Amino acid sequence: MARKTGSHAQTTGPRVRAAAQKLFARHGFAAVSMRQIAAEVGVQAGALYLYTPNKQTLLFELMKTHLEELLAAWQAIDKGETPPERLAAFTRFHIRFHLARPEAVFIAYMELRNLSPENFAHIEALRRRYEDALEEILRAGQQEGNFSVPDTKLATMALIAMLTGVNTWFHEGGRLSRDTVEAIYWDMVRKSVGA
Amino acid sequence: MARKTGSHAQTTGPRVRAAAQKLFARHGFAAVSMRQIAAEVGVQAGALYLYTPNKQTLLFELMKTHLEELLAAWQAIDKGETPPERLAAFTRFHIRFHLARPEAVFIAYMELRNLSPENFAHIEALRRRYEDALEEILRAGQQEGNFSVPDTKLATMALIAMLTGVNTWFHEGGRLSRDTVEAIYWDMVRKSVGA
DNA sequence: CTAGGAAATGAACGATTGTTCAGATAAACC
DNA sequence: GGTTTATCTGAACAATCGTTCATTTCCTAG
Repeated sequence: MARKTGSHAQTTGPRVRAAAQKLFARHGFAAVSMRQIAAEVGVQAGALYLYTPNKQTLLFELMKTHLEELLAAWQAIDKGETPPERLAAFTRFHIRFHLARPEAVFIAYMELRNLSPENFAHIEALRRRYEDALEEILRAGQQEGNFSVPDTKLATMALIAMLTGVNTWFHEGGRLSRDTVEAIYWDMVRKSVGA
Repeated sequence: MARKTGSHAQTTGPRVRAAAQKLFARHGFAAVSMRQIAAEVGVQAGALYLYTPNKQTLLFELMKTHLEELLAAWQAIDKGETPPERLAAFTRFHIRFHLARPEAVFIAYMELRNLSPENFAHIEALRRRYEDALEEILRAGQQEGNFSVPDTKLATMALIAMLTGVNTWFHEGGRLSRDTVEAIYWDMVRKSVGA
């Protein structure tokens, strides 16, 4: 059974995932040992294997959870009607969601090559579903005459790269507020697709 | 002295760097051992230390060379006169240069956290000089009324992220030619800054 | 042909890796 | 109170890590 816990304590399972996420994001999957994760949790290395069958699965579960939460959050959002409204919603949602989870985002982009082939295929399929959500907006806007986008797939990749890039430089409390950043990015996105 | 070589052979030094670049890009710095690099070169691990003092320096030299070549290539280019011309030149240059060196680009973006603090500072300074080249163009265009860019630093980061993203999806011989890709990206860049 | 010297080997080093497991610990249930 | 059961320790495992160095190999210069 789980150890009796006070109101602030977590059970060990979530604490293992949190420690792994922190350390993988900071130093990289291959550079972090199971003993370092265990030390972060406050436990011996052997205890980790009560919560994950191996190190690889620990990485995979972090990525899978992140992308499933991303897709679920996007599906839950109020998206608006017209393609320009939907593109604005996507832009602001993407920035907000990614800025709130810098560690998970970092891992999901940087550690793909450390996944086994089957795990990689699973993660790539999830990411593809998210890209398709944006591409569908661009295609609709192109057909309805809102946008001028010669190649929707290229534009999808270009916009996602631009938006995800916020994570590399933005820091809360800096020169620009998050709302300002969202507004300026939306302005660039809007203009770049000719809306 | 260097071993006698046929016309196709390289001396071992460049072969070590090439092998390290290939393997670091494919599997990540921390996941590649000196013995794997040596095997790729066709040599025993101890021989690598005739060409690099340690593994960390091998990574640093790869990144440093890449960024110095990037800066030198940009300075050598014909840049045009007006800010829009210079921005077009930057866009096409960036895409072309980065698509030609996918491994070096990948390493320069993914392995920053594996650099020692001093090496990290050196690499970041080089990268900063490149970003400044773009920001200077945006600032000039803003002042001369060519562009509409509320924050040049934000726009710099957004555009570089967008352009570097080409490397994640573009493959020679695919649906779109490199020239077509350059043209579409330039169109998006131009519109996004209001030119 | 010999001497010199660079290039490479191959073994060795201490440390660390992911993972396993018998045994200790302690909370929960009857 | 005694038993069960989930949790964790701590030692052990074979393998691999970055790096060093005495020795060997082999090209080149004289």
